[in-house]
Amino acid sequence: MTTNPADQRRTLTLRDVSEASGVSEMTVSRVLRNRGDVSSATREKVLEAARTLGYVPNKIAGALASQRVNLVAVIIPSLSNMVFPEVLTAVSNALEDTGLQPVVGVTNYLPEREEAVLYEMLSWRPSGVIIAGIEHSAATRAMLENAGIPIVEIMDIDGEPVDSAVGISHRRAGREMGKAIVEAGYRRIGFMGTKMPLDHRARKRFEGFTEALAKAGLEIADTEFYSGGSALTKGREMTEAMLKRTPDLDFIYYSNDMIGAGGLLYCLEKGIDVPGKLGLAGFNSVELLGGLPMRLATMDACRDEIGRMAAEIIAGKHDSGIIGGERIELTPRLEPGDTIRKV
Amino acid sequence: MTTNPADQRRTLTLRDVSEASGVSEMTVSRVLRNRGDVSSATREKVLEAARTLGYVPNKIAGALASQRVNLVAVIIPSLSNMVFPEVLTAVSNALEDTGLQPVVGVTNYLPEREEAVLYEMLSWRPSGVIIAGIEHSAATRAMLENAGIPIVEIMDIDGEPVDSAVGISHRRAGREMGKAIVEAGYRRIGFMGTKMPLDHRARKRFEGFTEALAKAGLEIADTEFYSGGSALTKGREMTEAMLKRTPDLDFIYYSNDMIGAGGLLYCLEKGIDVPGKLGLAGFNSVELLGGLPMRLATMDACRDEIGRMAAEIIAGKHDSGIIGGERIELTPRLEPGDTIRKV
DNA sequence: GTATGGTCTGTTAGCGCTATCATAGAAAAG
DNA sequence: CTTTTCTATGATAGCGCTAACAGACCATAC
Repeated sequence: MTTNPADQRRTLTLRDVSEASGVSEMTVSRVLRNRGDVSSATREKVLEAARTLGYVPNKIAGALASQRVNLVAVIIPSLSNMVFPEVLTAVSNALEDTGLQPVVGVTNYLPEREEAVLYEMLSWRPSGVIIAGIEHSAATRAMLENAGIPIVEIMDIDGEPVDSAVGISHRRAGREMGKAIVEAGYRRIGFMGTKMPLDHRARKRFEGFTEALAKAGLEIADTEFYSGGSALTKGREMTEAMLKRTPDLDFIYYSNDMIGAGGLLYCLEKGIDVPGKLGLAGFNSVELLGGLPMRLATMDACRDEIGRMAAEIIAGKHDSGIIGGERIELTPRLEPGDTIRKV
Repeated sequence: MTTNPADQRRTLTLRDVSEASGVSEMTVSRVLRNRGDVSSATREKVLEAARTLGYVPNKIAGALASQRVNLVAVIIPSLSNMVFPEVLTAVSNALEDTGLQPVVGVTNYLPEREEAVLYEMLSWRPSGVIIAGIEHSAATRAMLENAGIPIVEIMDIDGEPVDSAVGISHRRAGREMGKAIVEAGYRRIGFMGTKMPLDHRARKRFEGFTEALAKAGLEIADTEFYSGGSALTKGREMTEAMLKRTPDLDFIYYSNDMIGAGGLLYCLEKGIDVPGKLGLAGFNSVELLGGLPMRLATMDACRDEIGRMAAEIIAGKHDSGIIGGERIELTPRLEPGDTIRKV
């Protein structure tokens, strides 16, 4: 605790800087915000005073007075699934020189948490909201609609956005993966993923997948759902269990790459012939996959682009003042990797 | 864009609720904050009005008036290394029912970004700061010292904290791992990690490690440093390169579990005898390791406890108003796993 | 000389809320 | 029936800043 001897009791205000530099508060304010004309002599004097005092502006007061807040609320379900930190990073980078600042809220996939987090964030009057998913409680939706600021719903576009939306169709992603698997000649296909009542995107992929199989006259041969725990470990354990239970499976579709990687590692370890005897596919194209001995088939969720475009919509609107819904559907690329037979 | 027909232009204020419910603004304020005595009849009336209007309080105005802000600044270097999201989650959970709310800032390991992020956050007058690391620029340190709020430096306690600190000694962690490796009989030992000018904790582990080897009369046989890219892939590639360059290595110490896991997967794939011919160890005890075919030796960085205790210090101080430095050193456990010979 | 415009600085009035004090009325105490 | 105490509400003043306007001063133009 090396506290300065000239320690101030109160925190400093503009008035302190104003007195120290001999100009009005207004002029100090102008200097510190780089707004309006100030002679370079005064500017120097003020900056010098602010620096030596260690003045830190009070944005609370500033925001109240100017009715402008440089914050963007970003609401995501979790930080444990790397997808979300990645989107967040993309948002952060895209916001970099807009003067806007992301503020994160985490819902743990719970609608009631989402409601609470959104309420809390809106009470800080942000310039925009970026929120994961397109399914919300009535109250959440109402808040979004009445907020009077740009809203961007991200990740998913299967639904009716409140305002703008940037994402992919998870139903279609599931469908396309299903189609690719069937075309590669697999017939006894299992599915493995998170418990889905709350993870709508996983659910939609599952639905799309089921649909694609149905179109080929197939049914899913086995399914298993988990919640909690390390996805990699779960993938390993559940793959073992499912293969014991349904030994004639020739494909497993995982709802995310982490459990997929666990399954893949298990298969390699057991010497199972992948993709000959058993094909595997995941979802999300996590960076991690590059380090595995064999590349898992997957589909990119475009999280980088999603984050960037969402930020741009907010930032653009922020500048122009337009509030109108844009709806951007990105197309995920299928990355066949090495775990699905070439046709 | 389903906007209500009774769409309001302005955002609502206390006055609107006050008029709708026929009581003064003050009473509305009391109801919404649950403070002071209000008859249950008025309370209901007010809540009803607030609900139907869709009123969201303006915390900016509230904070300015009350001089209280329920935010805690949490400043971390990165979101890509899962350690930080994990600490963040722990902080978040511990803050849950304190009425405090974490706000995250990311520095990308850059001192100048740290300075900017801290300045930005302090300008919102948070109730406390949790900041990763104990090494800061002079300006950052000065801001922390003069902020007049509780500061907790986390992760690392090798140094002089500004106020409170919760963490482990990375120097000691490196030393202990070095000792364990030497005791297990390994002699030709390599090190692999991130480029360290900015990652002080990795540097300290390296220093402690070197020290421990020196005490046994050993020198590090080979080192390699990386920056950027997927750690798992890097671990694989760099391990291959290092083993080619220095084929007689009998141990590799990785500065984190991710590159360690990459190295381990490479070794298993190549059929290298682990831990007989080559021992491996990482750092951090990431959850992911549980899903690997073989458990990598590692050391827990106590990130859960760190997050929790940091939050408790802030929350406790927050309540009591005490500002005094606590210094909590946690002791990481060595988890030998399967990649280091049993003595 | 006055008019015209530019540059720089200051004054005034809030932003939307809460702390604080004041007060009306009801309940309890004498 | 008064006095005291409590409960429930309202009036007032500001939190620290910025928007908007108002000058003062200087230069240039006519």
